[in-house]
Amino acid sequence: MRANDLPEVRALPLFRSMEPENFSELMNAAYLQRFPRQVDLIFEGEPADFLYIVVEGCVELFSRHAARETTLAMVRPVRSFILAAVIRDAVYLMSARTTEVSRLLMIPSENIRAAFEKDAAFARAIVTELAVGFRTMVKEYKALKLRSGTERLAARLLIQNDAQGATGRVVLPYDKKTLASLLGMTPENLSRSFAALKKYGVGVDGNTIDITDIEAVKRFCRPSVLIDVDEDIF
Amino acid sequence: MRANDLPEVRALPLFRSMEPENFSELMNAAYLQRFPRQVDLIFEGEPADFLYIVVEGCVELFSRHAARETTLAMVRPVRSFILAAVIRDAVYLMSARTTEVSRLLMIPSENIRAAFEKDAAFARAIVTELAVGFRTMVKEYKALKLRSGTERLAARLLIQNDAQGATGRVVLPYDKKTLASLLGMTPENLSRSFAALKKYGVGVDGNTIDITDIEAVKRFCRPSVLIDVDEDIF
DNA sequence: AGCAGGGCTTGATAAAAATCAAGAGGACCG
DNA sequence: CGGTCCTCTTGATTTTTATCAAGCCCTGCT
Repeated sequence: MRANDLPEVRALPLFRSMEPENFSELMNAAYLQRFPRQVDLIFEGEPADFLYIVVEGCVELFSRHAARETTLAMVRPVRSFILAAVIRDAVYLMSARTTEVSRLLMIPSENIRAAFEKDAAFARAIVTELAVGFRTMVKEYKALKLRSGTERLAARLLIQNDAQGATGRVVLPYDKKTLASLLGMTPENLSRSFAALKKYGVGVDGNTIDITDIEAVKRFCRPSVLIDVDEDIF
Repeated sequence: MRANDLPEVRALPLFRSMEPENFSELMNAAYLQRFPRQVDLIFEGEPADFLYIVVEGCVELFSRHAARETTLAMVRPVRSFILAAVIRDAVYLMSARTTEVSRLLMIPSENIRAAFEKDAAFARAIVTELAVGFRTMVKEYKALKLRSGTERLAARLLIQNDAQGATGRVVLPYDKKTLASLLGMTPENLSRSFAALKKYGVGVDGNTIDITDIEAVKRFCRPSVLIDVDEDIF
């Protein structure tokens, strides 16, 4: 199953400025595939054969080590993942699995690297994507080293609030177990962190969170453009 | 003070494949400067005006947030740092200071970006550098989320051992306070972690560490090519 | 309806890490 | 030489986080 006409993919910062014929060529080599939920897509340690793009659904990037597991990122449409491994022609550092029924575009690594050599605009876009990805990772790393678990939760709620229209009401985009792993804590401690934020005006009802006193939450976690990831890459 | 003839800089992966005239142009715009130890070079949040290259000495990259501070990386000759900020024309996400008397090459950001547009080989090298930097950050992030403090110390000792000739004797390249911050722990806990590694055959005498039973240490921290950084960059 | 399982919360306890405090040993300096 | 500062270590204590255990509630299924 192939797909030439995916305007959302063409509109991605990564592909937006490519020469039309180069883009077509890439798409002709690509596979558009449907996956059920909870399907393992890649395992860390395997060679990077494809660049993936989430066209529909949701993908969880995670890693395991010595009986421990942690979620590294959630990828939603329309975004690519594991570009760095493809560029380096190296093994994946993260595993990936779908968390919902998903449609994924898979572009063979060799074609990405060939297009990179041929198309200067594409090369520029890749540089931007990698630089943004690097800076995003630095921010996550800083957050983990400089903030407590509860502070990380508070900061993420503020980011989500802005992303969802700054209404003071946030709907969590995935279940709390995943959120806990993403924040680097256990589900039990996520519950306790929510409880601890009650005194700053944070109310929880299932997966909808109400923040009545934004300023109090800000005073608690000190949001910063140097740590908090700007949701929208470019 | 300018410097055209720095063979070590020319030999860097970043500049190695550049057209000679483009490299000369870059170097003509660059400043080679000496700094005493403990000099603040850049502050996170400032616009990225220069790409830095450590020609001699040592630079600590660190970050502060709400009365907390953490070391993010130590940069030794001959390596560049904060490339991503320069490429993005964004603010620095890390602060930097010298930890020894150092000689640094400072290349104005505009010149880097101009050379990137003009020189395809340079563009390729930048892509590689960013991809490697990204993957290194991912590894550090995974280590922090998946390993305990003592395990991170053990893994780092094994890496250092390999880097220093696999003799079983490691000399710490910076003081323990810095090492602790790099590992994401307090100096007190670093001491206790060293004490905890004694039962795996790790002896400490000042800043020289002797590992008598490499296998025991490996069994304890489970080194992995998917976590342990091979090259310290950025 | 009745039951099983999963997601989430809460409490009790244990482990890990940070903080506070004190002191040993070295380097540097007047 | 004595004093001071700094690094590092060790002990005691507190805080933070993880683990273990139990129970609630909702969903899905038979």
